[in-house]
Amino acid sequence: MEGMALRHAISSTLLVLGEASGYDLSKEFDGARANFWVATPQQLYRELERMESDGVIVARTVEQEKRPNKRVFRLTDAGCAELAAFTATTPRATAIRDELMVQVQAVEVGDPAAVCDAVGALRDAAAAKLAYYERIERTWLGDRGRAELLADVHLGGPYLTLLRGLSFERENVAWAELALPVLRARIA
Amino acid sequence: MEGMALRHAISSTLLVLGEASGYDLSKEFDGARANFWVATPQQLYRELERMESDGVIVARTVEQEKRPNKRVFRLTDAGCAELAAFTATTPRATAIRDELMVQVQAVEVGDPAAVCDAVGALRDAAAAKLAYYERIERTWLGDRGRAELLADVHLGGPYLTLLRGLSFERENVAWAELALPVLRARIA
DNA sequence: ATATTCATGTAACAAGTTACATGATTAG
DNA sequence: CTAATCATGTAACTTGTTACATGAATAT
Repeated sequence: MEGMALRHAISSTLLVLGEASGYDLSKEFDGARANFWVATPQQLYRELERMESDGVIVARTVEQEKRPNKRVFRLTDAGCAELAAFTATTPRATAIRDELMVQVQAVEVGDPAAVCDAVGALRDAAAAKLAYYERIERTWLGDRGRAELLADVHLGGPYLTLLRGLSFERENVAWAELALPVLRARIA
Repeated sequence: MEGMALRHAISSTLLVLGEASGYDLSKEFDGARANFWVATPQQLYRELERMESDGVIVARTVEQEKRPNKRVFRLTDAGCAELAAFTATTPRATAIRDELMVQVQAVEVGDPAAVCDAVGALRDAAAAKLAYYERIERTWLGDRGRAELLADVHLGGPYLTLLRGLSFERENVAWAELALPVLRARIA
């Protein structure tokens, strides 16, 4: 039962969404949207096959007229039990691998203008994600307060992860705003 | 020249440290210390071999009396040029994969007490890293101000990455403090 | 006594990336 | 008319993880 992390990430997403196609999931796990897990469509289709043959998810084919047919998946009871068991295991520490920071660290011998551009791109991407998360938050909150949403049986957990995404992206924007003038001063 | 990210991460570390052994680097890239890149000793020894045979680093054997001999590496001019060229490329977006968040998302069907323990462990690990980064910051700052250190030709870049690590770990601690009471309330 | 630190590796395996392939529909 | 979206895959390749192996010196 070791090292099936992508699987559990898919399960936890299906738990919240109820049903989703491979394509839907590839959007959820895309870098531009994903809050705590990214995966390529290829990884997802491969894993979904395995999960289906292991009986942790089941597929239902949705016939569409103007769009290609799609297979939507949902968690089975066995899949839900597997996910529940996973919450009781010790999670692996997150492995950070940030190419932009490698560039910032090496800016002394490198190209400050290019690093500036990359930091600007990070700021823009982070700001866009932030706006996206804030829209979700407003939808979930409705007219409730933060404490009430956190206490909600279904959305409390997802809201905690959303709050993490929110503060992470805010931090990204703030760091980029700090770094940009420092790096600009290095452009010869 | 695609996908040699670990290599550039090693190069940028050697740029700051000057010289380091595989063992030294395995400490720098360990999850408990690493600011923006983690790698196992096995990855490092494998990559260091390749880097040496490609001439981007050179080794020097340091004979020790009470300790096993070690081979310390430093960047060559070719290695420095390669690193400089890397700073001008578009960095890949960081891939987030956080098992703890998967557990938090699934807490509704899972084990809230176990998830609480895991969040507590995150808080402790983040607090320890924060203290470690703050020690480094004090050392680098000396009696200078933040702006002066950022303007330092050699340490300005590394200080920017350190500041990012600092705010990231502060954010981790703050999120954990917010999440803990919410999750505790779920323990039946 | 026992565990941790120092110091370096090999081998097998699991996970993630990139390139390619198909083909209709709709938005600009 | 061109690009993006919807929708799913195969194949080859590169990275990253885990288990194992060695062996002396300190710290508890």
